[in-house]
Amino acid sequence: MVNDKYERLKLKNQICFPIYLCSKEIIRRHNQYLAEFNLTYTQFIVMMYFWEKKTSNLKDLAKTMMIDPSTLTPLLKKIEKKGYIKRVRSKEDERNLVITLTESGEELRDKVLGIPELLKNCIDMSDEELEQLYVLIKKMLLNLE
Amino acid sequence: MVNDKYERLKLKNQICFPIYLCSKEIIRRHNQYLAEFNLTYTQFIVMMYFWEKKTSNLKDLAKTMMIDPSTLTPLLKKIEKKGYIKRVRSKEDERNLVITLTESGEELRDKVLGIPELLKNCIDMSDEELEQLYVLIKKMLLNLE
DNA sequence: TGCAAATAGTTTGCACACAAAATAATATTT
DNA sequence: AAATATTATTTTGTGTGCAAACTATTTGCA
Repeated sequence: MVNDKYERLKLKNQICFPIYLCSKEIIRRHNQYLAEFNLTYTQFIVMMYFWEKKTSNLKDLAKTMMIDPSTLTPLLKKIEKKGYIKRVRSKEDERNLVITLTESGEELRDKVLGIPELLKNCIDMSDEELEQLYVLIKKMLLNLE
Repeated sequence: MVNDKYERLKLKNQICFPIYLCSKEIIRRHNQYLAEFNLTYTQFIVMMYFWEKKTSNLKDLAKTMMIDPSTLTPLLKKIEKKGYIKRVRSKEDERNLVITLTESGEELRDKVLGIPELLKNCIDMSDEELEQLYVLIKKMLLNLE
């Protein structure tokens, strides 16, 4: 039944479905490994951003990370409560929220250093395969946004 | 600074991050297209399952779709409320929840027939690229579970 | 037979995720 | 300068998503 008009609606023909599943598994695995540090996957990647950037504002963070500001507001408050960042309104323009990495946040970096390695071991694919996948996913992402 | 000990923690070196973003965009796009049918992406893929299977139980559905039963319980109730499925306890073994596609659920299939096409146009990649991506993502998924 | 173990679903609690509306501050227009 | 528009963030509402605890039913074995 190759010419079944419903062919395209079948799960096995969906490219989106396994990507969605893969993402969920990635998050689940990360959350398992991050539990001992009292972090979630989303909090973890936001911390990655600040480990590289030290200081930013919500708008830039939201844009770079492609996370909705309304998702970030409560998430950043949680991270702040843990002491890893500071949230302060900008003096020049009080609409802007300036977010800064704290000493404690800096220190966290060393503690979670091994996480990407752990995930890489789970994924268990060659560097070449990962590179191919990276290129293709990036292309799809670029087209989707 | 290639030998920076933090190299692996950088966002640009994460394979997981773009997959997570891609999945979110896929869901967001689907939700846009599905809004007029009063469906969400998760509800949509669950319906795909029933369009192929007609009848199943929660356990098999959860396993095939890799969605937690505790996520499915309220989700199925919502779909039932829309009239697309029926939820009934099995007579033989009352622990089992038998879920069946309704007439109305069957009819929905024709209405959303165009959705995968819409997504494919967004994604805008060659069949060869999609096939490569499919193989790689499936491999990663297999290793992750 | 009778009760512990296993099984299938549901509930609870917490954490995203985003659209839409609301709020607050700044910039622009008249 | 006041009214209006724009910008940045927050709040609200709804919908996943999963771990852990709970409930009900059935199975298995002593």
